Amino acid sequence: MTVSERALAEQLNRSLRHIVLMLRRATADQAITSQQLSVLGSLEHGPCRMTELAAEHGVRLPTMTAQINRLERDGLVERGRDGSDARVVTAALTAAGRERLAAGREQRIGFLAERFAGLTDEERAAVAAALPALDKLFAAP
Amino acid sequence: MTVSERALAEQLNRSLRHIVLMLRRATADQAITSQQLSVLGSLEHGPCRMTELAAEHGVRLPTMTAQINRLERDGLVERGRDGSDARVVTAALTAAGRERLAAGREQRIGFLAERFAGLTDEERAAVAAALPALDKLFAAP
DNA sequence: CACACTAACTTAGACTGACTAAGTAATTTC
DNA sequence: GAAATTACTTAGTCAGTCTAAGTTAGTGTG
Repeated sequence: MTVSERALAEQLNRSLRHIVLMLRRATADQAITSQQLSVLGSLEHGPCRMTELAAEHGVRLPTMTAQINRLERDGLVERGRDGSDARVVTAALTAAGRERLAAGREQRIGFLAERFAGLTDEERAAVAAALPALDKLFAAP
Repeated sequence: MTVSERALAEQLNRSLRHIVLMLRRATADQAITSQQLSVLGSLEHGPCRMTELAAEHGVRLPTMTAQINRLERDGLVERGRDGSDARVVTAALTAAGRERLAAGREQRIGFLAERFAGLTDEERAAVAAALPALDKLFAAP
């Protein structure tokens, strides 16, 4: 039914506003922004080219250049070169970056886990049951 | 169990990244930013003071001043005065603002409804069943 | 091989959205 | 009526986003 899809979309839209608001509040006191944390996360399993990073985060290349500039300035990543193509620039985590990633992730997961602690078993089960559908709903085309 | 809260938090954290990414992509081509849309939404049922608006959107007063400045510049809201207290400034939708709000909301809801159309009945039911829990999870303290 | 084209980045400039600190004007309190 | 508080604005900073334009490196074609 189109009707129920629409009603569901309206409800989810309302919920999303609360989610965004709360996440903003939760990350306001972090040492790192959520974008930065997200980029560090992409580097967890090894260096990555600028183009790939930009695509992965849905931003243009100049945006990623600026982002990596800030992270490099703060000593969290290092730029490198790709041997096979001299145009390519890669970014890699430094030791400090790896630490910051772990700390930021811990804080974020901890925040969510704490909130989950305030839910009943049934509510947690409902969220767990909906996650695959949510992933599908927001999966890349 | 703390364990399952944590696992759930980790999964939700991953899902949230997709959600944020997709919403950014979905709103990139809008005539209005999602913050602006959100503020216009607060004015739907009548004028509102700056302080209230700021609190409702979880930002400081100067941020809301700047936001309302932009909306006023674009002809979407008008500043007004509150009779009972000469310090108070209110913001109200203009006709253009009301139109823009309707259009933006329609586009956003439409986008979500379209995505929901790609889900099975079971998946939609799972999302619907999880919404109350998600609202509780992200409700203001 | 040289020339044109494309690809990968960076730089420059502009804008939104967030903050703090400081200023102004009106109201409340003592 | 003077001091404190409240409601906003202004000024200045910064992250993060974009487009347009510049640079350097690889690709392909006559």
